[in-house]
Amino acid sequence: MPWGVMAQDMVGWGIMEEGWRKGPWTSEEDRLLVEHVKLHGEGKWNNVSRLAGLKRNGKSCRLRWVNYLRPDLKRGQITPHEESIILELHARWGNRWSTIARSLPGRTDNEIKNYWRTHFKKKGNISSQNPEKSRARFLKKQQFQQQQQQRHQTDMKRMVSLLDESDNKLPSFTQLRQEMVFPSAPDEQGLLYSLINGYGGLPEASNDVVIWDGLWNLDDLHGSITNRANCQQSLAFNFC
DNA sequence: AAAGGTCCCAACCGCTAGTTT
DNA sequence: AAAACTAGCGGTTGGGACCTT
Repeated sequence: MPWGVMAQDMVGWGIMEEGWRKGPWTSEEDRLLVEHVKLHGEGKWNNVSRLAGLKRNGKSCRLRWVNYLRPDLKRGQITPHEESIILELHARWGNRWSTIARSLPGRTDNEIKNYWRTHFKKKGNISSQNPEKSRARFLKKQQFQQQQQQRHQTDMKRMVSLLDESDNKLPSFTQLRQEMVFPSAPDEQGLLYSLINGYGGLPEASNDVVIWDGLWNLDDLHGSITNRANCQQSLAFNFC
């Protein structure tokens, strides 16, 4: 879609500053960014505007990718077990959100930071103050997040099909992306990833048990995945 | 019913460290 | 060696949705 047409779509809320757009991303922008990363990989974010035709600065593109579009993101609520991990790691490292995030696969530093601020920053934990209220909120949130997750999957599905229609040049990356978004039958690697990301359709409690009772040696895992981009390109389920 | 408060999340900003030229 | 560029981090803000009074 030509920029002019795209810009028309954004009339009313898009803010242009020194030629850069700000504010919420549109699905079209998302598509362009995903396509760009598919073709060029992560990095060189300042080139995105030029190469992908996005009126976003590099920082904005990177952030959008890292926090929202990356295929390996886990969505949905923070599980109690993740919460305890966050508490533990925060006690150890303080506000080093990215460090904490590295120990929670599929979670972003931004997500953890937001979660912490919402739930723990204030004196006392809200959820311990009024269990009834807290539960109602939790259920509502869960419902909301399920909708969000469905919407995200639908969006990604659409993007995947759009991208795949346009070329079949990078089958391995395409397969990877599809597998990440829609984990397939529980073959060894797919199941592993499904378990990690909670997309496998297992009940949440099971996820927790499987994932955390064996509490993976996350440092080792992290150490082995030193370059996510390379990882993706080489069909990462071998864990590089 | 509506006004004000709270929660939550996405996105931006400023700064710094690392890398390249 | 130093300037310019790039990527990443943590703090902060804006705004929609929901809740309470």
